[in-house]
Amino acid sequence: MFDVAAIAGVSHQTVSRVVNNHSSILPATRLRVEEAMKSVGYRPNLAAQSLKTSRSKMLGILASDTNLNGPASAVQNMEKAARLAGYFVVTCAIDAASEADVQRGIDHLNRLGIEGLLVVTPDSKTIAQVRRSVTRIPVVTFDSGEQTNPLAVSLDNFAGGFAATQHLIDLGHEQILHISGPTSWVESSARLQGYEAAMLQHKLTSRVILGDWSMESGYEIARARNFKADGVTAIFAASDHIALGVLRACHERGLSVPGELSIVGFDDLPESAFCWPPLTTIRQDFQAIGERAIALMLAALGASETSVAEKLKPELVVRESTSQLTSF
Amino acid sequence: MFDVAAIAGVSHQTVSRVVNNHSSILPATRLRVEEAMKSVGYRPNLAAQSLKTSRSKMLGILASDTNLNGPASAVQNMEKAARLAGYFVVTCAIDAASEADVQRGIDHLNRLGIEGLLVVTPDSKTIAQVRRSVTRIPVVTFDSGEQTNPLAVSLDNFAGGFAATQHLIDLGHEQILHISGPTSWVESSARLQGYEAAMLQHKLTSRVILGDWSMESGYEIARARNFKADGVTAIFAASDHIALGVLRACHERGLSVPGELSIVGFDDLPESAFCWPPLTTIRQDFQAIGERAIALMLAALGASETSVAEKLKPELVVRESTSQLTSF
DNA sequence: GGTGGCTATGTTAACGCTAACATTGGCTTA
DNA sequence: TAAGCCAATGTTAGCGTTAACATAGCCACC
Repeated sequence: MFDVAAIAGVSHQTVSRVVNNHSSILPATRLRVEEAMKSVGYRPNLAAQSLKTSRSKMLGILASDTNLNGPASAVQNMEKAARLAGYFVVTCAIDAASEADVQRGIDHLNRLGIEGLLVVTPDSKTIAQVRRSVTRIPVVTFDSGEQTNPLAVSLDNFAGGFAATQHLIDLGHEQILHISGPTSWVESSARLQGYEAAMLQHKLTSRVILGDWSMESGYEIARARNFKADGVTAIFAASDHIALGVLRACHERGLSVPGELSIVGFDDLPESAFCWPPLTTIRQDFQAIGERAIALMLAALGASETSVAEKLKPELVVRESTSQLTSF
Repeated sequence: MFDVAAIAGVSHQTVSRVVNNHSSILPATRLRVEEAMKSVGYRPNLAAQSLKTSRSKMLGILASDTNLNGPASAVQNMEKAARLAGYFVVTCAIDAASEADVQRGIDHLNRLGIEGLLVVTPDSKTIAQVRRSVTRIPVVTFDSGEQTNPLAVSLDNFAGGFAATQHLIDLGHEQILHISGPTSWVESSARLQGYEAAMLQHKLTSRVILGDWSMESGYEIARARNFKADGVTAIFAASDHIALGVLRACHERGLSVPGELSIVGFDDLPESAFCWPPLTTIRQDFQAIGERAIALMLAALGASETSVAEKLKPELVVRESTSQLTSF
């Protein structure tokens, strides 16, 4: 920095002012300084800036299940959006099931002096834990239920569950089974509530089995049950993975999809369009989700205007795993 | 820090020595200092440490396709391994196809003062570009061909391609088609070479179609061709995604898998075990890959012993999409 | 024409930490 | 017993930056 100052024939403070876009710099001076910076390849030292301003320009992401498509996409898009705003993102993978692991992650990120924390996990216990133990800095989470916290990206999983169920009802199905996710996940209960609301509206009886998001779980449930005997003609699975597991069990038993059983998933995994039959599902816009999360964070940091917080609506994608109920 | 020193009745430098595990500290003093630290919740300021030592304790990851299972798993495991070694990881998602985007990513990470860079992309052009423009710090990449760089994690894609092909040959197949990935990817050409070597060893003729990793590509290729008419009885796809696309096309055309066509993929996506029929594939150990990458990095940074660099062997996972050739 | 105020820049002192050197005191050794 | 040494701790300075204050020069206005 002093080198740059010497070359440009100014004081180091003037260089600093140019770097930070101060207003009271003569255009000619600014130009001279900028050229000097270029000529020596000057880059401001972030550590020194952090030390002096006590603003690290870093955001932490605490994320579980980052190898899955959903979280991975969300994180990726957050990082891009943050970078655009001049922030750095440090991701920390955690096992949401382990409270100790979550705490270790928080400690790790705290050591860095992050200015804000984004929590990418749908596990409501983890979210509560983080909100309890991180109070010094803004925390942005995801929320599928009622908007309880202004710093939560609202995903309308209720609407998604409703739309999926409505789609099946529109096709004439009445015996619709819902395979839900684990109860501690906010996504899970919102989707379930959407399902129940749609069923209730049409005076149909809800039938729910508890799953755990995984393909294994869908597979095991579908193997253990005889949908035909039960009269079930359609399934709304809380995740594409569950649906894929069900689909495999159907193949094994020779149950025709959608002929004898219609299936709707949730997530729109890339693979869901290419399984057989291609899966009708609910798509979430992860780019919008990531951008929204960062926008909320920037607003909380005072770096930008507060944005409106309408819920992000997922979208029904109709493929071939669902069809009109024919066999009355 | 001065607060801690005052409480413990020592100088700040002694506190610093305790933090950095210096040898010449009396156990009693160390204990007193540690208690003082605990009592005020002292955390060393990373920015100040970085500034003074000019070591940021940060590693950068430049990664493409981070929403896919493979890269996402690798990154996740790298992060965990790095954290264990006391390093922070800043991930930066890039579009490997765009040279400008890659450069922007490098610049972004450079501003942070990272001590080392890990490149998670299989695109050889990108790897070359990064190696060219980052010379100040160690760069760890992935390498599937001959080990040209000691700072590359070697994945034996050749062995994987060979094993996949050998498996089909063992089942009696002779007309084996390989659908490859794009040529600029190192993975792609190594898998292809493995295939060709196995074919050559059994005096069989190689038949290769160029794909692009995606499900779409596998689907389109399988739709455009008539495998039965061509006499093709088995396909080795360079990725599970390609295989999934082929599988869907087979379902559409009523081509029985594995009855009329055996299919082997590569990657062992979580979904591959649950498609129908479950896909025979080649599995890579992403945890080992991530740990290996960090081990190499730490060795390069002088933070640990240099580790041996044997290639990581992928593993054949036999499922139901392949079977003995029956119809002679 | 002097006073006031503004604009553009310079000077100084920290931010929290650690390397290098300085100091202290107890112990060995001739 | 004095010289020397080592082990444990203290003191000082500076890493690169920015906030706060200081200065210098210019213009306007009564």
